[in-house]
Amino acid sequence: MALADERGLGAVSMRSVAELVGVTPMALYPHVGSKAALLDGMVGRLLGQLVAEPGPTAPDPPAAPWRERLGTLARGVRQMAVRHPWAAGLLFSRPAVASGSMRTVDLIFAALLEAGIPPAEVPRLERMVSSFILGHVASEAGGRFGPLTQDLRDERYRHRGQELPAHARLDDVLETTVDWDAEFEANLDDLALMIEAVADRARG
Amino acid sequence: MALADERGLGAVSMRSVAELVGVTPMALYPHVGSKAALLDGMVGRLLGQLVAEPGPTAPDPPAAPWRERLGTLARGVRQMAVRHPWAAGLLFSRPAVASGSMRTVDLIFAALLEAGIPPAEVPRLERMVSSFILGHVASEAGGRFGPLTQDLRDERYRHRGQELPAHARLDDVLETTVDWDAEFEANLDDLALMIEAVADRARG
DNA sequence: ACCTGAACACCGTTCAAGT
DNA sequence: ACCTGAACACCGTTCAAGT
Repeated sequence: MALADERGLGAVSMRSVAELVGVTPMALYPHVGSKAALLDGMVGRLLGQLVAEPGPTAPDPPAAPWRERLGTLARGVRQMAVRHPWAAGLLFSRPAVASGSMRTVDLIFAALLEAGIPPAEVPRLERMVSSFILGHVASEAGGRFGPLTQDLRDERYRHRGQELPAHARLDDVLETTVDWDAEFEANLDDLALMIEAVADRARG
Repeated sequence: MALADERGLGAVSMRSVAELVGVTPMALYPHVGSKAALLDGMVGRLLGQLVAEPGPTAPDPPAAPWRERLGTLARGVRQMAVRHPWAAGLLFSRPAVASGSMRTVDLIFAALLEAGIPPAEVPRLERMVSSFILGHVASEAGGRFGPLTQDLRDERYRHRGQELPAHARLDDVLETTVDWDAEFEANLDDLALMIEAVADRARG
């Protein structure tokens, strides 16, 4: 994990890890099984830290309102991706039902139940909420949300009229710089809005 | 792309591509620049197909209601990930403002404007909507949504009481099998619900 | 029980040389 | 202008051998 944090996931090889540990590459195999298992273990450890208490992102007391608890968890995931950008992409290939993820899933389940989502809809909404959080966080960590280079800005401006009609209607708005912390908070607000709307629909 | 579809992204190497083309690996470099540029080109081509007309996922006429157009686009992205699972993960590391993505972004912009989202909030909501769609689609393609092996089912059942209290309240619901097509449609419905709620809030 | 060394079948990319 | 061949510095993993 130190290797991935400092030099990127590409710098993590059985050979580099072995050197760091002071051992021959093949000595790792009885311990970690394979490189895939090593990466799996890294993600698992991170997920464990996420819901561990005490820790950098200790969960709110269970008594806190569901909106608060969901926010704290989401911020924890985002912080994890900031500190360990290599992890964001790996999370999509790790079953959400795996050991390390179950606690996280349970926290979202509890929040949704408290919000008034009918049990039958809770698993689907958990997947929806977690997909959004991971999608946002992977977009930030992976670079999907930026940067807008001058070349791309020029290209956008050229095609504004015909091929990008909606862009043309947003000319000034698209020039403002984005506060990503504020955007994440606003998204969490709207996610809560959706959860409430789904709960209302269920109440009839 | 044929190589990635048939044997996975791992089978795509400069050497394997060169062999397929009937040329030496080094002969590719003047044409594609580097392997990173090759992967970038693959994603760009896919995004181009997504909004091309005519094509496998031709967009609705601009006259169709925004909810319809958003659904068609989202289904197109999902279908793309089904046909080309290797692409899902790559999309997070490709700037959403890159050439190939701009048309897709514009379609979402237009839908949100028509839904009544105030211009100042449209870019943020576009990122939110696309993050959810990509997050969902990458979860399906990457394997995050399954499978629940017997081992994991057992472990979940063991920890049900204390560590996973919300799981315990969902015992029966968690045993039902999921229709992923229906789930995606339900998620799109709830996404539209959120968009309407945000528009309503803006209307005061 | 745990580790080493050599080997196999791969990578992306450079460089100089060919036609 | 376009391609080849050899080489460099890497990979994950196997196998047999050591202590």
